[in-house]
Amino acid sequence: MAFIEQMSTNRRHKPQRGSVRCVDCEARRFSMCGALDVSELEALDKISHTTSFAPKSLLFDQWELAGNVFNLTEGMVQLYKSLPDGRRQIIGFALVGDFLGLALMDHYGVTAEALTMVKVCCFSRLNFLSFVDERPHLLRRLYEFAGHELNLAQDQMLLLGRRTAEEKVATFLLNLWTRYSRIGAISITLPLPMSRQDIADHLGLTIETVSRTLTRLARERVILIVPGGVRLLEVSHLERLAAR
Amino acid sequence: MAFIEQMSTNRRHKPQRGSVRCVDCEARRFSMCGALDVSELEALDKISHTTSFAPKSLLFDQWELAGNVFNLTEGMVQLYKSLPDGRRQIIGFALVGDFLGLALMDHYGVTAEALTMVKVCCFSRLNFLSFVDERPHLLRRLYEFAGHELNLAQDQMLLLGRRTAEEKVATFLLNLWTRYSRIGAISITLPLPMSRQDIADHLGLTIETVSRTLTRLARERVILIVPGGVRLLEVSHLERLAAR
DNA sequence: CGACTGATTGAACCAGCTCAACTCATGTGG
DNA sequence: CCACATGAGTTGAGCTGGTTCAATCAGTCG
Repeated sequence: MAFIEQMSTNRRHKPQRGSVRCVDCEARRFSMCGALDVSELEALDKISHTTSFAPKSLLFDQWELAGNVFNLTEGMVQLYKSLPDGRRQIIGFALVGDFLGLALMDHYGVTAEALTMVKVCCFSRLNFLSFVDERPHLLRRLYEFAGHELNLAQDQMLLLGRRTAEEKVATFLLNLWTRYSRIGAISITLPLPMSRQDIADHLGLTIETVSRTLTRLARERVILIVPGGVRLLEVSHLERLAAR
Repeated sequence: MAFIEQMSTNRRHKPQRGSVRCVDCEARRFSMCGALDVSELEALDKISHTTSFAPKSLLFDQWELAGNVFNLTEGMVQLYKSLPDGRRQIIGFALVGDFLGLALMDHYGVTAEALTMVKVCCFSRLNFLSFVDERPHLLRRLYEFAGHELNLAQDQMLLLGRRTAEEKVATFLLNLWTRYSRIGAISITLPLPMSRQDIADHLGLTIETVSRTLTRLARERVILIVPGGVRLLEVSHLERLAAR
């Protein structure tokens, strides 16, 4: 299962300036840069470079001044907010094509941590801002992305505030499955590169509740727990549990 | 307390096309239209009209096609998502200057319900879209607003997922207080035009827990419960409770 | 092999929920 | 003017879904 392998933990960290040209970039069709034409992509090349991050390394911290913005081209990143006492809420998991630093504000506001080996396209925020300011159609596209994110955030609020543990877990699995399939990573197995603790911090639960809920779903043959992920055996049953 | 009175429930509903000119609009300095110059405001006048909504009336429903977008110029509106079984999550409370329909997507995605008598500036979504497309600096401003909203949504996720009942209530009161003061509605009393149930549905709690928490805070002389709102007696104590 | 880390499982506990009674303010109509 | 209904808010008592604490299991790495 090459896909799982790619998703699995790999501790080596070799950040290095890369040379993938925007025109050849696979991630483009899922990304904000899909709005650009060939000449614009060449201009984008000039203000960007590719970098990679090892699993568990931080792309940026919530309190940092936002110096760079990133476009995720490979791997998975989790975004979270932390409270001073260590409690944490994972805002979301970023997949290929997702833009990190979308808000373009002076502070990041969230921490971005690589879950797998991650490749990104990196821009200085100021360069990117002036690039955008000269291209309203890109701004328009970014705005649409932001609107989409806002919707997802609101769905997550409904989930956190009003859904039961089982509904949370079922919804989480289905949402991730949908997102994978949108980026063409459809597979019999749903890779879960994040830990149980991460899932718990995303769903407003404890690690034990996540574990118990998953094993119950597995016992009822709705899912099958495999190393590095799960298989969705009964999607329609999951959808019923997710109450949507 | 004229302010409270304005906020209190008034059941009459007299929707009528108004004639307040954008140039004279009080809400402009808190709103997305603050980005526009005089000539643009005149153009905006041409594609907009003012309307009012009675308390408890809906500006729009989450499943509706987004035909209009609104700019709130007076009163308070609550935005929520509902589950088929009636469970509800209040995404936020919109104040003067807030833009409703920010995402500009085809469906609203949330329901907007007037809490007080509400006055809005109303645009057809398509007209507004083409107006925006000709004015990149307005798009830029909208994008910034969306980024800000996204941040607030993420804070709310942290609140819903990881904070205790007391922290939730304290945070809610402080946030609302801050927002009132930003729109110049600073007052000894914090008006709460929404019901306890609405607060509960915003914080992911039950009405009883909200009530108990408020009475406890009142018993400890941190707040004072008055008709139509509360007084914040010990802001610093509240801030400690909110853990920020 | 042992040490370590992440995940699972069990048992006791508790923050917040449910259910129910009661208060208080407002409205209605006889 | 009172009797009564209505609806929002409060309060109490008991319950429970999910947490906490602790033990165990299963890989993985050196």
